[in-house]
Amino acid sequence: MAINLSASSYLVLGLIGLRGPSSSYQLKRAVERSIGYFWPFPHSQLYVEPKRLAEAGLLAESTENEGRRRRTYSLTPQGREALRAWLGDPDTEVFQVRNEAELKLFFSELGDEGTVERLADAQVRYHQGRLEEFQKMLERLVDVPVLEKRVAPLVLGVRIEEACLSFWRDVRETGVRGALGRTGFLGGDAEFLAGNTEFLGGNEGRHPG
Amino acid sequence: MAINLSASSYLVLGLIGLRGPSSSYQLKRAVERSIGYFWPFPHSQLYVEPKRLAEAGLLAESTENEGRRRRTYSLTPQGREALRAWLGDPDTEVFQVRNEAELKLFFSELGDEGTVERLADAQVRYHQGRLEEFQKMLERLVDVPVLEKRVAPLVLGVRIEEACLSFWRDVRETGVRGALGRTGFLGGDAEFLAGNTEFLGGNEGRHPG
DNA sequence: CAGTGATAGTCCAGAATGGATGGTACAGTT
DNA sequence: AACTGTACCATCCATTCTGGACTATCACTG
Repeated sequence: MAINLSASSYLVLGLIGLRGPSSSYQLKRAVERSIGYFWPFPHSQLYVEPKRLAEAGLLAESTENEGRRRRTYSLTPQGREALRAWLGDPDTEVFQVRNEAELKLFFSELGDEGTVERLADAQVRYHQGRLEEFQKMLERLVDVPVLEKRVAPLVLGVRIEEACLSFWRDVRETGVRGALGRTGFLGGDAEFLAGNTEFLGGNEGRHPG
Repeated sequence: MAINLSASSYLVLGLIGLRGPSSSYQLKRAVERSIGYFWPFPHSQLYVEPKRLAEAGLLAESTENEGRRRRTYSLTPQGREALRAWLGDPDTEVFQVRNEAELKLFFSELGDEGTVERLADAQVRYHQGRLEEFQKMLERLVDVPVLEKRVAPLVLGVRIEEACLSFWRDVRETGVRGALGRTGFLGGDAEFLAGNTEFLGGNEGRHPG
């Protein structure tokens, strides 16, 4: 009965809470146009997860008995309670940034000449595009007071995109070292490594064997 | 033979490229202390993935024939080439931010009184902690020129953490509306919604059925 | 030599991922 | 009325990923 509730679970519960009774397809659409910009949930998940939640008693399922026979899910009292409990807990899972560009930059010394430059260039364009997109959405939504909370991810999104954009601009113009400088690190005394080489893929302090 | 290479694959190839021949355990350690702060790769993956890559000919495997019988992996020419090709391509997968706090904020109107306040408070503390941690690491590493590239994720990390921290501070002090204002959106003409309600969990334009 | 903690690796159930596939409903033609 | 394009709606599947539980080795200490 007591199943594990993941982020997908709460996404489904929460969206149904906001939207009222919804089909998986509607959830899929809602996700595509909101949280999916930052945290992509594949649509197949939005078909599987409500089923799980219904089995666990957190959602009620009703099927049209004509036409398309759509499945609609709505919150049960237990579902609403689970949602409430989750929202009441201010602790959160670790904040994750999955950024392939970061990986490429990290490993860039293993690539050809110009790897960093081309990467930075592409990233500037990429984040510029996202930033504009988010800003346009925000402009359209900013004046509807009732939507205040729901616009929040976009606001954070804009700020994060601004941070990325400025980072990659710095990298493009002055390399990682330049970006470092503009982050407020200009180099103090050249204290050497202090046993933290592992961060960089170097050798451990202790010898293996 | 031609297997799909995921982010995990390139992580493994890249780390072995930087470190030289490595065991899964060493990779695990390296990840924990670097990229794992932003993008957690569970250690079991770092045992499975090298095996796959070895089968595909991108890594060579050698096992100690005494004592612990550690498995060490090293890049084959094909592995190095795959890495080079990946680094040479400036395109990247979508930039993802998986942030449970954002979900909670999005759904906060379904929670009890004070949900946003408690959440913002906890988030400020959380991001403050991370920021300090990253800054300390940077301070220790900033003066080792050879590590320039490898320190890059930390630099981006600091900037993103700064963005999050300022966002959550604004939310704590003045609510989402305040954060909005400080993001440069102060409200123009109250153009109403323009059919974009779906972003917010509202109804679609077209009617179901 | 028992105890402790770092090192090293395996295994597994369950969840997530990302397509591929295959329908239905309807609007606008022609 | 047939045709066509496009949303709409849903299921399935092969891989991967995830998070732990579990086992065992080794180095050091008292």
